[in-house]
Amino acid sequence: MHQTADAAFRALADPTRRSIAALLAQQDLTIGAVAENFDMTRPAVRKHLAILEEGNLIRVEPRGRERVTRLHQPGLAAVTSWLADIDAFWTARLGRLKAEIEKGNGNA
Amino acid sequence: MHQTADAAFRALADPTRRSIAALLAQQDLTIGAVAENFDMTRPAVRKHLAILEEGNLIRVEPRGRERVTRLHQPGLAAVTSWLADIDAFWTARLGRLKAEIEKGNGNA
DNA sequence: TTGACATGATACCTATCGGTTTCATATAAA
DNA sequence: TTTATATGAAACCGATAGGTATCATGTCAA
Repeated sequence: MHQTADAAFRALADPTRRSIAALLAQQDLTIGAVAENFDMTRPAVRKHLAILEEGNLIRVEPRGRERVTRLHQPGLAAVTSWLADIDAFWTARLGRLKAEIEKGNGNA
Repeated sequence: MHQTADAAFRALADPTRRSIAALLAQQDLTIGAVAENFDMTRPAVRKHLAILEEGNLIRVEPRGRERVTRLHQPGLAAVTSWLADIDAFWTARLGRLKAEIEKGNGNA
C-alpha cells in the first residue's frame, strides 16, 4: 500500500523523535541546536534525526560546516493517509451495519 | 501532553500490527481468526494484539472460550490528535513567516 | 596556517522486540 | 464424563534499538 508509511511510523514510534518533530515544526534548527534540547549525547540525537529523515519527516541540509534540520511533509502525510484509510474502512463498515439493521439483522 | 499517544504510536510502529488494525476496521474477529491471516504462530499474533490493546487501538473481550477482538477508537484518536498538534504548530509558523515577509525580513 | 568548532563515523554495550516451542487451563461438544 | 478446541502463559532465542565513548574530517576564523 503506502511504501513510505513503514519508515514514517517507525520514526514516530519513539517519544524523543516525536519531540524532535514537534520542535522542528516550530523552527528549523542545526543538529547541535536540536541536541541541546535533550539529555543525551549528540551522536544519539543524530541517530534519531537520521531515522526521522528515513521516514521523510525531516530533511537535513548542509550549510557551511553546520547541518540545518527542517520538518518535511511527506512523512506526516503518509501517516495521515494511513489513518484516513482505516477511518474509511471503519465508516464503510458502520454504513453496512446500519443497512443490515434496517433490513432486520444486526451483523456487519 | 497526550499520555496515551506513546503506547498508540508504539503499537502502530509494526507493519503486522497496522495490518491487524486494518483487518479489524472491517470486521470483529476472534484471536484465532486474526492469526489465520498471518504467516506466524498464534502466540506471536496474540502478542501483537496485546500491544494494540495497550495502545487503546483494540479491545479484546471474552465470548465463551473465544476472545473477540475489535477496533477501538481512543488509540487512533490519540495519534490523530498528535498529528493535528504538529500541524497547528506548523501552520502557526507559516503565519508568522508570512507576517515577517510582509514586514520586509524573511525569518520565522 | 593554525586552531577551534560542527559534524561524521565506528565500535561497543544492554535492553527490548518479534518470533518460536512447549505446556497448562477453561469451555464446548460428543 | 470424556474429548476436542480456543486461548493463556512461560521460557527461550537472534536481531534490532537506543544509547555511549572515541576518533576522524571538513570548515570557519584569527
